[in-house]
Amino acid sequence: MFKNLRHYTDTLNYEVEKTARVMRILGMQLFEKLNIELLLDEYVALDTISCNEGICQRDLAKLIIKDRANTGRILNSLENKGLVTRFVDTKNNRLVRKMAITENGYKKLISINKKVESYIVETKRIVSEEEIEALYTSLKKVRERFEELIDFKI
Amino acid sequence: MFKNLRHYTDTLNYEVEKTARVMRILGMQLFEKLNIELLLDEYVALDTISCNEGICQRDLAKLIIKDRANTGRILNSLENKGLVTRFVDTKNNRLVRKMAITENGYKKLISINKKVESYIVETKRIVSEEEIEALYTSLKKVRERFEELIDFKI
DNA sequence: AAAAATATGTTGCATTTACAACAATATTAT
DNA sequence: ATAATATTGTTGTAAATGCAACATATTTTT
Repeated sequence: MFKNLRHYTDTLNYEVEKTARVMRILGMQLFEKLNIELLLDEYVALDTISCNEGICQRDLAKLIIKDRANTGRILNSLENKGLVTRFVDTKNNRLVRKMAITENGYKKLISINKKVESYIVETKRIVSEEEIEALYTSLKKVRERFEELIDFKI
Repeated sequence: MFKNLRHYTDTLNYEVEKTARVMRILGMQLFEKLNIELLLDEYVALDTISCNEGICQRDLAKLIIKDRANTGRILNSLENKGLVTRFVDTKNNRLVRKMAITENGYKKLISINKKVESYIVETKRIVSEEEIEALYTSLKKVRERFEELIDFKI
């Protein structure tokens, strides 16, 4: 009847959501198992700041796929833990709050990476690096084209 | 330093999460634009019930990637709207609540599908059917292997 | 020059979501 | 046979998330 429509559970949409959930659970279970003191989202923010020194909050929000409010909250937590510093600066002549990773933040990041690395190597026995790489590339290509269709109001 | 580690924003994990978010926003924007009276998740449940007549709640939960509690709540809503009926039955000698789509539910599903179809056709101009198909297949394969590593306590 | 629109971050609230505890029943183990 | 464990669904609660409103400052439009 609807030859262009599949049932939802047979769509790419569904497969992407399910994969996202599986991967998130994998990540959280790993963090618990390794007794890592940061939340997964805090780690993601910290890592992203570490390779985007002097980024402002809004740009960070876009990168870590959170809204501005929650990004601010994650940063409060990281700042309270002394892993990140925030300072006022300008961007396009506007006042913004920029941030940078602290010495302790960097140490923490390295310590977590060290703990995690062997497990990442492990997963390559489950799915080959080439397979992951190919999937990453084509998924990104498709995502970027779909992204043009929406307005990402962050 | 960590040759097996990328920054999070360069990982498959990140790409999957971002794609999931983009697709979810696309879906919700479509539902709003077309003035569809159901929530996206309610539609997903209704569609899934329609091709799994007599499914029990827990199995539905697994399919629509929600926990049992929220699946129950979605079903309450669908039942209140007269789109789904629930009845007690047995499965492996245990009492379970099974469900089926009603006449009105089926009409609603067809009406939504009719509204949505032309937009689905539209997206095939953005990304070809073959590309979607290939991505779907390899994503599913990878997801299934990762899924074996977690315990999906639903 | 005044008004409107835009960019940025924060606060508060409402919705969503996950998770644990519970109740009822059935299966399995001792 | 009794106890322990497992399955299923509901309820309650805490956490996460998103969204709208606000404050401030700057740019653009009229």
